[in-house]
Amino acid sequence: MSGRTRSTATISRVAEAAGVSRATVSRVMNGRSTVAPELAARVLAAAEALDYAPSPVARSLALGRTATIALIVPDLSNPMFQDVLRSLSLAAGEDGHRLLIAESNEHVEDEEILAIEARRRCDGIVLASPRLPTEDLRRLVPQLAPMVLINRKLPGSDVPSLSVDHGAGISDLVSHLLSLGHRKIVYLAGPPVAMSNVERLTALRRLSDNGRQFELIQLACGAMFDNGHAAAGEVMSTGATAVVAYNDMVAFGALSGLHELGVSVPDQISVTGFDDIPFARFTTPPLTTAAVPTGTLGRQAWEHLREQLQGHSSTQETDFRPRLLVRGSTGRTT
Amino acid sequence: MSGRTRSTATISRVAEAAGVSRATVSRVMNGRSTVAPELAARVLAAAEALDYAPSPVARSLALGRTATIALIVPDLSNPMFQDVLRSLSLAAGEDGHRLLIAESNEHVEDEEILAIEARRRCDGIVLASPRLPTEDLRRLVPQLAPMVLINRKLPGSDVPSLSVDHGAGISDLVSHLLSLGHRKIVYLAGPPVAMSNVERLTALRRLSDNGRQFELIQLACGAMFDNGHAAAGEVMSTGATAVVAYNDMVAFGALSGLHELGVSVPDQISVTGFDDIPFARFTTPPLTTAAVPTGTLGRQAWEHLREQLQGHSSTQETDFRPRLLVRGSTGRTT
DNA sequence: TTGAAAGCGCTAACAT
DNA sequence: ATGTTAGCGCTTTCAA
Repeated sequence: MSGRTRSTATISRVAEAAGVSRATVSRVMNGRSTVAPELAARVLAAAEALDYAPSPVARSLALGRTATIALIVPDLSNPMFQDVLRSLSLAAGEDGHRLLIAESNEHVEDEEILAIEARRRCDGIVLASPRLPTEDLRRLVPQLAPMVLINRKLPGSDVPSLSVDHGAGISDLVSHLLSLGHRKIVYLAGPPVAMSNVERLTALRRLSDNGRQFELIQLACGAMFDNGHAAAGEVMSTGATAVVAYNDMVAFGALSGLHELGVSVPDQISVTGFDDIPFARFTTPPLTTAAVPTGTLGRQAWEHLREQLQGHSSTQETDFRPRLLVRGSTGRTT
Repeated sequence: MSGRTRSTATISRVAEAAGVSRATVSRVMNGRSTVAPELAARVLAAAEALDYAPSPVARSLALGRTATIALIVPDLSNPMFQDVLRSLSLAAGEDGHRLLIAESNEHVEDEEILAIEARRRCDGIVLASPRLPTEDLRRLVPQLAPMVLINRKLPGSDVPSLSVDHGAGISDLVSHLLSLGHRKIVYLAGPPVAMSNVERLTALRRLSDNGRQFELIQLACGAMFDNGHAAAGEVMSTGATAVVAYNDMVAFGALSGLHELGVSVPDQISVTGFDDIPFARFTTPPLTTAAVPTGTLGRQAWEHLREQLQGHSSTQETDFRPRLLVRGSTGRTT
């Protein structure tokens, strides 16, 4: 109620105060084996009095583990990663592990050092590093393991990876559009180098089946709001009745641009996104999209990592199918 | 080019390989004092060959510092904190420090333990804990310092704090609205317990000056999109020509609700937000708001923390004035 | 300039 | 059941 202790107590002080050995204090603090109740009580009392708590750093050194994991991401401002971060932090936290975050800030060249450095401070890492060349990654595995990959695979390795099934998401979106009668669809393409763009485009091409299922028009666009916004005019000039945007941001931009052109969505044209970022439900009209299960990604990432930390080798490649969310931005073609 | 080293090398191995003492290796690795060039070269070569890098954990124990700081936030899904997180991580990273994140998930009762626990793993913390009672916080300072507070002050303590000048933000918003001719303004209030809401409301009351400057109507609302959305009807029934929303999310909701009612913004009514979260520029119409300088908050938080880590006591209370961002959601009253 | 030795705070055999 | 001892891997006096 009054004592204000400074300069943290050590296990030795507590041992001394309780008149026991440090080993006994350690045992008590860890709820280990059997310590005579009387001694345990003395130790606890001393610890309490001295406001003692074991030093995590010293424990880490002695135990060879830190109860910390790291998340490595290219860009924290990406809503996708924010959600993964959150769920990962929560899941790991429930099992008593802390989360270190390392952002490469899109500097691929630093990513390697960053990952290695981060890994040395903790017990394992979750790596979301879409740009790192596969070969480099493969070479790094021994230094980085235990680890789990997010949004990319490493064939032939025994690193668990959690990915999004872009093709399935696109397929659901397209089925939905087809069921509404759309037969001429424009794809607002993302960055050509982005894996997710390639996979989404590939799926679209396959589904279009050379125009036999629907006519596919590809428009170079980008990944941001402004790209979608700028594309609105071009979209309309194609005469398409529906637009599949690379992601939600682009879809927002398109929605906004179309609105400015006086085009009514979904009456005159339907729009779909991809990701289901937090604001997708709040646009006007609310965005029909394929929801990437970021929460699941984060949680499972921790579970796979935990398996490995416990010595079980948890190799596995998982593809998560996005969930089709039909909202107001899609409607029957007229 | 070939050797694949497992089970990380230690300083002893390197010393042995180089035929020197561990002390010398340590000196070389830290670029310390003067080591004979020849020896240094031998050490470096051995380190390289063994793929050696000093253990951060062991260094932390020996040095008494971890080169890590922690950010403690109630809710990572809050866009405000995301941006602080990002800028803090970047700033600290540039000075070679890592960031540990700890989310209390809005459980105030756990916040205290969480903070203490986090603090023990690192050199200092940035605490964004609006709900923690002042008295508890005051009691915690000795255990948590060095620390810096975000979004709250601790009068009488020597803890630096970085806050938002809500009053100034509201003042700018109101001046803007007054200049557009608005004289009847409704405030869509946030959670009554939220400090930010109290301060914003207080500023509004003061500026209204009992209706002499403008008529102020307060509507209980909330902090979320849906709250704003639900309030649209009531807003219109007040006959006000402008609405000041508690924050951007509420403003979005209001925008959406008004749109559904067929009310045109800003022609029939003006709407302002607060925060300038990333999507504020993307609404239809783009939201006029008071931008909270989250990037600055994060950066300065690190700078204050760094000062303390270097031994300089950096007491200071800073209030950041939000920046008025005039966009499309406000216009002249008709 | 370099090395020997002590210590950071803890845990874990091994004895007793 | 408890204490003794030897580390975990590094840094840093202190001597030489």
